[in-house]
Amino acid sequence: MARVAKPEDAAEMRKRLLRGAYAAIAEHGFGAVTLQDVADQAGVSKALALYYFKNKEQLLVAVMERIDGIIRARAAQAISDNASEGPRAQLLAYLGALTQGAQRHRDFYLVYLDFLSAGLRKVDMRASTLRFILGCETLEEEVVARGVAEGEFRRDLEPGEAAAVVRALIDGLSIEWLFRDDEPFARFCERLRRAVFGYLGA
Amino acid sequence: MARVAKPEDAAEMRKRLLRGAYAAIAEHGFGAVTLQDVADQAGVSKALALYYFKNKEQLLVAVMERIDGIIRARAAQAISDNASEGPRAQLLAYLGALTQGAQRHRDFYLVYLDFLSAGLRKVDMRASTLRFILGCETLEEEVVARGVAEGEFRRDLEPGEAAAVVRALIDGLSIEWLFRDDEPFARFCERLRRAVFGYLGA
DNA sequence: TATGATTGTCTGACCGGTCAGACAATAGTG
DNA sequence: CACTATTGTCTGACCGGTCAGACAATCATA
Repeated sequence: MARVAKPEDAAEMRKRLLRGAYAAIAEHGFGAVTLQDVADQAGVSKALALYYFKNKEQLLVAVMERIDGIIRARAAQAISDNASEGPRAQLLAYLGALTQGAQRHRDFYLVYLDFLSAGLRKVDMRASTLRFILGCETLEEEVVARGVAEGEFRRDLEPGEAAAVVRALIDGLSIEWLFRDDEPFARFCERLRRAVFGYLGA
Repeated sequence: MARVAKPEDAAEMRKRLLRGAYAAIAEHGFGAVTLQDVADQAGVSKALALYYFKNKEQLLVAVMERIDGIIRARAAQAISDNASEGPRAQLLAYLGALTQGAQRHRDFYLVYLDFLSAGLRKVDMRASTLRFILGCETLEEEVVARGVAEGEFRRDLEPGEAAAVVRALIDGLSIEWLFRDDEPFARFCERLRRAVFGYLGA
């Protein structure tokens, strides 16, 4: 690989490697991904990945942390942007933020699924995966609590528990969708909305 | 490893290897499991695994197929056993059959999660994983349809869609539970039941 | 002894990680 | 400005180790 004309700074290179790793994981899976795959995706030598990251595991952890940062910030933004529109609109915007685009959503869940599996076995992975899950639930709880308080959702809901259910619906239906090649992305989004609002009794 | 006193017949040995593979996957993860792990768990030499299965991948596929066979049969049994008790009891028994015992359920979802991931990438895995998912949904649809027809569940539910939601709840909440070391298994089961029946409006 | 089951051993492929050094940019010096 | 030293970035070659699978020898039984 020819050296890039203008050397990018360190932060830029790290990002490029993380994006490469993300793509490589989506393609080969967490367990099967190799440093060479990452390097190829990033258009860079394998040794460089280890120049920027202590080892393979640290690189992969950093991928999850990056995903977490990006997605959760976007989701939180969607919620606060719609604060004046009421909890129903907030939840809708939140779901929209999480399911942004067919290809993106597909890749995300391919990678996320692997991180779930890895987080249950490798201690280092656990922390960052858990942070994403709990972070999302916190956001969901906030909206659900408001919806319940304002009488837009079922009164008998306990916000913490309901948030976990919303999370389960998102994860569960996303996984199922990954297996349905035939179903258009838009229809999946509809089903997800119906399931969530159906559960919340909205 | 000492040879077993009485040589078991082929079917028995296959089962033993499959059980070993199941345990090994639960421990190390699908991507990281080695033939040696499987052999160790089965108390047998590595070469024997390749004597009974064409290669590693075939062995792993067979694991998923075995799981599918066992679990789905048990779930179907639970449903038919409670046919006279009505759809609510059937669904309860079905959920009970799927979540049978903390350790078993935990191991199952550890393995299942990996098969989901593998099924999305390897063609050979896809078929057997998909069979399990769709098979479960068929069972769920049957019960939901009856519940809707008899007015025990919400009238506006479309059974096929609702079955997918029930499946999503089981998967999603199970995954979350795996991450909560503190939550007792019984409480998870309660939450699952509340979520499912809450959604169905029962 | 003949046959199928089981094992130990070997090998080629691959992977993570190291390392010496190449190259470009920058800083310092006269 | 011209020249050199220094630093940070990046690579190809390589090493130790692991794994899937092949294979021939051994064992148990009929």
